[in-house]
Amino acid sequence: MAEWKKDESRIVEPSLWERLERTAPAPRTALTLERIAAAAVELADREGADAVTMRRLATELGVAPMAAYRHVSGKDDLWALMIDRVSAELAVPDEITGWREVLRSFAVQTRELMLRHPWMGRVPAGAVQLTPTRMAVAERQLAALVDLGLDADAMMAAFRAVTSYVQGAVQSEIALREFKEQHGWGSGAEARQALAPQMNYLMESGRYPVYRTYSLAASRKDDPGWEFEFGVDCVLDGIARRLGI
Amino acid sequence: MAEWKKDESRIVEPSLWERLERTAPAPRTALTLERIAAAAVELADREGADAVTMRRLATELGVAPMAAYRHVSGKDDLWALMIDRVSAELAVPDEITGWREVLRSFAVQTRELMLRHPWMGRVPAGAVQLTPTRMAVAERQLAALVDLGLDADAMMAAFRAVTSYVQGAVQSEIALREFKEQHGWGSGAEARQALAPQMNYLMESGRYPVYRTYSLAASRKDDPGWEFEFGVDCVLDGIARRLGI
DNA sequence: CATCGCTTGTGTACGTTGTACACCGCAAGA
DNA sequence: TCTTGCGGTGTACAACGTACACAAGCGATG
Repeated sequence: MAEWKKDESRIVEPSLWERLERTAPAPRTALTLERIAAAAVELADREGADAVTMRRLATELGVAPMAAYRHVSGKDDLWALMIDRVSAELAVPDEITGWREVLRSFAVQTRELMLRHPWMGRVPAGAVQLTPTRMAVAERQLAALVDLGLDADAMMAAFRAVTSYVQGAVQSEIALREFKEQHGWGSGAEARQALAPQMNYLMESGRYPVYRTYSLAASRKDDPGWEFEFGVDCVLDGIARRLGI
Repeated sequence: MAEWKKDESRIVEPSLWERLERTAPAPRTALTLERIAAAAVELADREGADAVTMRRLATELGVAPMAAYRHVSGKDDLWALMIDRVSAELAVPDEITGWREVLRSFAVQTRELMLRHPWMGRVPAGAVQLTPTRMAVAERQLAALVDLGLDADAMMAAFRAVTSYVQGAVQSEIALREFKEQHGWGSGAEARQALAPQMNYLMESGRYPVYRTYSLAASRKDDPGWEFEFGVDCVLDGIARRLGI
């Protein structure tokens, strides 16, 4: 059904990940995928996602703007490489084996990882999923779910429910944090007091009485960690109940 | 403590939202926030998030590239405007009042909304939160949670747990869908069979046996709706259990 | 040792983006 | 009638991603 393109297309060129694992192919080359990934991550950590530019990365590596393109097909590849690299920081000890503990531990660690590398919340979600390290993380979590008598659908659904929650929660936490920083607030009361004019206008319009009342009253609002873990535990509780595990 | 800037800064200019609600200020003007928002949304729906460009939007409006800047401070404002506009499509009937039904209904509708406007998954998460319509949506959901004897922290946490899950789940669903489309697959078996070479390399490497086995066995994989609702119900179950409601 | 070819880095160049800024016409208030 | 200022225009710039032709160095082959 699918039409074959030119014969050249038969020559499958090694994928990004295959190349990533090749033993250092040429000793004299200045650039490697490792070096590129490291520099990009370091740059993103230091100056934020927007600073990660092919040109900026090149100067960071002391190399011409187009040099990286020999190793990476474009910016999407670069993001994938960066995500894969920092994902290796996730380390749940092997002793932890219970499904709930494994999933919870990964959730908490993923949050810390993303807070440590806030640019992770900004990468275009497309190519993010299928990097080797991310798949290894998934593998570990799924492995904790076998032997519970679940069918494949339930297993995948449970795994993904947690993952989705974590992604959404941390992303919004990061967004909020950056929004605050960008407007020069510290944290907490000061922030809520000196809200942006737009927020003030809306809040004082009287249209959101409940929101207003309760967001002022919520005292744990300055402890995003608590809120995050509450959410994780909700998801885990729900999974346990629904799947009878 | 906070240092006052120039006196000019005292003159608070009306916020985007204040201006949005002003009755048509000048009858003969070609551009309004409404018209801009409508055109931008329509463009994004039709040609995707990347097509939404200040210049492109201008030609769509039959106007010079810089014209929109008289009404909108920049692209972030535009995104906020767009998000706010489509968020008005959410409509949960007033008859629904139980906290669980309200939250679930908003969750399901938000998914449908985002699938209908896939560009929503790509908007830089920053300015998204605090638009009037989004706050009204939050208000409605929080209102469903009062009178349950919860303290403010629990209420906000419950509300946000659901929101976070929805955001994460739908975002990844959209990303997956676009990834598939971009690679020319239809849905389902065909997709999994003709996976991208990178995926093949990784999957066949034998490093992810569980992932491989179960993702092949999962038969509901082509029904994202089921998976989504499973997750929502997990979160809701967990909230009910943890908060005793 | 000479030569070839492949890999890897370089230089230049193009089209597109967001947006700053100066300008100008026109409706409304004096 | 004159002035004011709002709203649309036109030009301009710096930065972006990346295509493409080229060059320098190495390994294999003669």
